[in-house]
Amino acid sequence: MRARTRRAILDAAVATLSKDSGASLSDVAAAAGVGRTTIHRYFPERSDLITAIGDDLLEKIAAATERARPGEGPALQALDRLCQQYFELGDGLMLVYAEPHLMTGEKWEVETPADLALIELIQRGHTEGVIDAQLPADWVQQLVWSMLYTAWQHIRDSGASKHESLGLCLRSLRKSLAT
Amino acid sequence: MRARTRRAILDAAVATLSKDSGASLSDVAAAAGVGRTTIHRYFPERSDLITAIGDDLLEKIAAATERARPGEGPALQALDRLCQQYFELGDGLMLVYAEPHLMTGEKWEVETPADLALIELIQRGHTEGVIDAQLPADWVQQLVWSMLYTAWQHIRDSGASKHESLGLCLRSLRKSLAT
DNA sequence: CTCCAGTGGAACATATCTGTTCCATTGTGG
DNA sequence: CCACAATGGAACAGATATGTTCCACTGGAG
Repeated sequence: MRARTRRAILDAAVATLSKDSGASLSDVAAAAGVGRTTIHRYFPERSDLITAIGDDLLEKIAAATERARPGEGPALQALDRLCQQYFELGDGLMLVYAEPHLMTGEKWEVETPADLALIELIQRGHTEGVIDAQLPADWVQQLVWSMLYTAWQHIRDSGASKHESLGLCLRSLRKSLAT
Repeated sequence: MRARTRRAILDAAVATLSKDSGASLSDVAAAAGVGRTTIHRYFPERSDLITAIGDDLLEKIAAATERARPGEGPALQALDRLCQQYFELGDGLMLVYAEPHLMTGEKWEVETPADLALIELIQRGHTEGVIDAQLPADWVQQLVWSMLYTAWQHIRDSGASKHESLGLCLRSLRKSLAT
């Protein structure tokens, strides 16, 4: 099935490129369990594959944001939900964070809806008085992504469980932001 | 002078590769203001250059660690000093953190003296009761590097000043670790 | 001034990756 | 069984990066 093969290629590409952004298409093909020519059938040029990965990740991030319902309930609990959803992005999270130069489409230049939702949530935390007013929203935004990235890195390096690592991430983040 | 050219190449390579780990030797040469053949005179193969960068950074990290005197005074103040010293590594910090796959010499496999000093300092913070006992030392170690990386990223993205960015970094880190 | 270490650049061979074409194989629905 | 869409792989051409050789130039030490 076309859609099935396409998904396998995209997933394998994210997994492969998140570990080595310079990996060749042969590497991606091997990881996906398909021939290299098949990749070219779905994505004529390398840049087409990169663009498709970016679009795919944007969709996943948007879906994760929606699932977290960032506008509902207390700001800190909403932020927890958002982090949990983003954490599940796994390799995609690593790729977006560690190789931002790959994500250079026009859609990435402007602030995405997900960016805006996070910024808005942080500002809500500020006005509710539950997020340290001395930490600017853009710093907090970077801190959130950085902590999530660190959580995954901790799993890779220390072999910690997902649950354990996310727990440390959320605990550290909450304390950072506390008033 | 030989040593002078060598330094220019190493510094330019760190600056260039920290922005794009796949940059060509021509890019590095241009950044260093030397010809490409000159690079090959000092470092016959690309891998020789990478290795030299790694060795150079290990030395710089060791020197920074020594300057911070991590064994002296209260643990939290020592950690502050260490962060300030590591922060000054600049591009080298970005490279080590964001492209660890480039640093694959035998010297990087084992725990470096700097790693041990940081772990020891964190454990001292634990026994002194000034670092949250629920945060394992290896997590705190990754958190420290992650925060420093985030601080530099914040400078690149938001155009913040070094002083301002380091301030946010230290404030966030101290609060994370507080008991 | 003269020598020469250090350098830059042209030119070349080689390796790797990319992108394309062509053909054989597979397996699935009719 | 047959038709056909999907795939894998061989083979090829082009682009780019790497590594080498050679030669001309320059500026400082003697």
